[in-house]
Amino acid sequence: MPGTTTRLADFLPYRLAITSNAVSGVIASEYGDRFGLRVPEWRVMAVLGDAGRLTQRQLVRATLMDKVAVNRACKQLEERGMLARSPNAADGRSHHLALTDDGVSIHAQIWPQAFDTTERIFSCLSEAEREMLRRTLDKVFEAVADREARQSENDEA
Amino acid sequence: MPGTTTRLADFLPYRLAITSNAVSGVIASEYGDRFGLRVPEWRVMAVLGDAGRLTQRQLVRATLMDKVAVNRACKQLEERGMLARSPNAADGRSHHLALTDDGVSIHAQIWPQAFDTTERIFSCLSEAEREMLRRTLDKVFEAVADREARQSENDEA
DNA sequence: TGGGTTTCGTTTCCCATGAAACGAAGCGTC
DNA sequence: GACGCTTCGTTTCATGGGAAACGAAACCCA
Repeated sequence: MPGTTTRLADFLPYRLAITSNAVSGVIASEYGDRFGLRVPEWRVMAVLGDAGRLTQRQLVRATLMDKVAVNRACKQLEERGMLARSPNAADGRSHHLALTDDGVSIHAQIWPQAFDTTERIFSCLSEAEREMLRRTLDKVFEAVADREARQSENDEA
Repeated sequence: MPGTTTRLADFLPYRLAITSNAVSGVIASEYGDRFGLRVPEWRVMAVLGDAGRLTQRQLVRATLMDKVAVNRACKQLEERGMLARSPNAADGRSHHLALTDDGVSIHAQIWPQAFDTTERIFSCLSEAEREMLRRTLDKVFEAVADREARQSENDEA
């Protein structure tokens, strides 16, 4: 959008938001089309595929999603037979969640696909640039997380 | 979250999303509290404050928001007396939208506030890092935008 | 052992968002 | 100037997602 130099366009949080949005859009449509998964489900699958079996609480921590979102995603995946629950002997309130064979096989297809897509999206960046983006985002995220942690400490007091 | 090294956590689009989300959250709550504005309204105000008067269509272009979102934001701002419509002689379907005196005065308070907040959030980065981040995000955004432009060309064919 | 508190998962409710359908005005062409 | 086609804005509808309320299980401590 040449010629558009409002202050909003220069505003870093705004740029972050629209870029993230654009990227998410591409990714979501890709694996929405191929696997019928939406973002939350995809994230749960991704984590479970790596971690083996987890409770919903653990999934919340790993995905940083809301517990309701995790719950819904799990329900979806269970209905589609990609995920199964087994009793948790250590805690009767929760279950162990793990991918079924079908789930594992989908998971095995997802990563190459995801890798491929991100490769295409971020091919405009050098490896060094990507690494620096990763680090920078991390710094910012940590800063905000710390900030909020300190906030809630204050709330308690 | 030490020890959490799933592949999802290393996935760049994921990091982008959670970081953007975290930042947006801080900003939104800040000017939600002080001015009773939500993101879309804030963006519209920001652009109008810079540009003088625009139609909704122009606002869509400038903010990259959906036309429905722009419409709703304008309606809100109008109800609160921050924005006024005047007839558009050149095109009877649309109106010129501009900030009222109240709107202008809010706008004048918003930017210092916004600047301050982002300063706090991004204080963990050096000036060079911020510039780098800006450029990198821009590259990625452009890449995706181009990609989608090419997509829709193909759709037409 | 029993009452109070916390935690996990689930349900319910509400709001924000975007897609699609729509009227109204402009544009172009004949 | 009448007809279709496009564009602007608005409304309606469906969906996603989070906050809050809830039941059930676990924990705690006397």
